[in-house]
Amino acid sequence: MPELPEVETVRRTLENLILNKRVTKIEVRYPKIIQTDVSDFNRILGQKIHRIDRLGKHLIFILDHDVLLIHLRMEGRFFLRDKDTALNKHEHIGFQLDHKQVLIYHDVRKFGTMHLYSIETYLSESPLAKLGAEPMTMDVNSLYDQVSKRKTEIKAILLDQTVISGLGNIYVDETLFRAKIHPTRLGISLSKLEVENILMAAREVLHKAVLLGGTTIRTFEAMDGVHGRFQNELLVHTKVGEPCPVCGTTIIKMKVKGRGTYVCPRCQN
DNA sequence: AACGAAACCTGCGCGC
DNA sequence: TGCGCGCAGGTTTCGT
Repeated sequence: MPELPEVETVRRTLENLILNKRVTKIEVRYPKIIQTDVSDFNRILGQKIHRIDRLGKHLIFILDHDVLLIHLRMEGRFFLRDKDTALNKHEHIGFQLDHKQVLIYHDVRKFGTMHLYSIETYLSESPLAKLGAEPMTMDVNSLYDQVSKRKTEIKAILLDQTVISGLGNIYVDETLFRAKIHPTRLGISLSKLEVENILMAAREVLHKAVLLGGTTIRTFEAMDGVHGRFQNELLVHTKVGEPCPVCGTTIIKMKVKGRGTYVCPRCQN
């Protein structure tokens, strides 16, 4: 599902629901989600959830001594239910909280991941160690330095989480449309001003999307019943065959590095 | 070093 | 109705 705005929506929702609760039981039905030894994973038992952070698309549960890192990938979702309700199909992990409720991890495609690290080391371990800055804190010069030395298409560069974190397929399309840059332009071909326009557009898009609770496309909900409203603000993504909101030219869909990509062939060049 | 394709999974919609 | 194919908001791994 999720790019930065959707993960932020999940984070805020969870923050209101499970903060300061203690994990009293864990049920793991599909262990491959867990990248840590399952025996180590049981260290979570008895620990309290003190804080829920987010970096890029990663959810970060701060516990007493450890940190649980969760990546929802394409379709990971959470549900909160009363305990003693059995896990259904596609529900792979259950965290019982305070002997009362269960936080359920639901993931049809089973792509999601969880890592457990000590609170001292998690920032320098695998998923977070190489993560790039988010658009809101990214420095223009730093982004230009990285982009201008790459001979790959700009869309692929913006999807590279080690360069800049939080953007995915939807928001990259929306960002490049607003910056009037074609997704197949090579990084090395972009001027400083163009990179600056891209960064400003990314900030604007993400800011607005966070305010609206993210984008709901297909089946994604932040949590059970929590829908985003940014899909009403999409200008190009999913708009194939429709007129460009700026110039009226028909929006086309193409493949860029294997990803479905929506572009106005007139505005973006 | 850097890039692209394949792999990880399942379900859905489409054309035949 | 059934089958096969392509597609899906992400990332890692493998081969070139």
